[in-house]
Amino acid sequence: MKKFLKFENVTDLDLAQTLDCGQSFRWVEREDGGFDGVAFNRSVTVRLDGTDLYIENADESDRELWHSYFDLGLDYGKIREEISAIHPILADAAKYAPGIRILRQEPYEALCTFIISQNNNIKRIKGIVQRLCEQFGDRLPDGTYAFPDAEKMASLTADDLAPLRAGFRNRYLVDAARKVADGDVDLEKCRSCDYDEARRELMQITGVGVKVADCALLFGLHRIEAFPLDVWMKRAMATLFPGMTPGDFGQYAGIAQQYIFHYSRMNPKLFEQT
DNA sequence: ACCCAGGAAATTC
DNA sequence: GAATTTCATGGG
Repeated sequence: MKKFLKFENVTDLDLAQTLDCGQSFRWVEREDGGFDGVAFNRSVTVRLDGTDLYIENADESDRELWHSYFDLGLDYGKIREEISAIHPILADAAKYAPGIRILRQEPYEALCTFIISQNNNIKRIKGIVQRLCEQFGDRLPDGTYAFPDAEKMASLTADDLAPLRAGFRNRYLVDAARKVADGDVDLEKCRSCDYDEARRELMQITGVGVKVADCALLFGLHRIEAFPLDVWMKRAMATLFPGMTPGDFGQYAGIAQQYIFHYSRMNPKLFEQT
């Protein structure tokens, strides 16, 4: 008898759009359309059947956890309508992938994965993250691996991380782990404190600049006003939204950002000079 | 061989 | 201070 959680009347969610759009790096699509992944030291399979969302192998006591993870308390349809008024191309981008949601990932995992993301590509990021979990994360009953916590990684050296083949990012990961484990960087404080202060807090870590800080804030601490500017977004801003700044996208800028990022990545022809 | 990838640190000008 | 180079690794 397999246990599962069921959420009914789930709208504005597409698993592929949400789990494979570059905000999370640990979900793998199955042949049957579900996704296998690990979060919060729990290994689950996620499946969407119409508007019924199933979290397989999850306990009933974790209902609130997964409800939060998929951000089911937020009305994305309403938000999409609201931000679509800001700019017609943003409306196109939102309509292009209306099933994107901003996950509430674990803060430390988001921080680490976006440290790894710098000057890197999504495919290779996934490989490095997978090796990080297999090498240093706790083995779960089904043979998958949890994301290693800061205390565990703080006990390592950059050389210990060599098998990840993450190159120069190894020492950044160690610095992040040590500062989080020692309390020099307070991730939980960054949920609620002033945005610029949160940025400064994270940027104490070597290897964390404005962009990585913004990604950790958006994807790990659910600061949906964050608007990370990577190479894709800089191109998109210059080409599709000339003259506009992140501040022009309002309180849901982070959601707008993700629509634009995905839209741009799926339509690279938009940026080919003719 | 060269260029790029969800950047940031180190160095140079 | 602002602009450029370097940093590992892998794919195209």
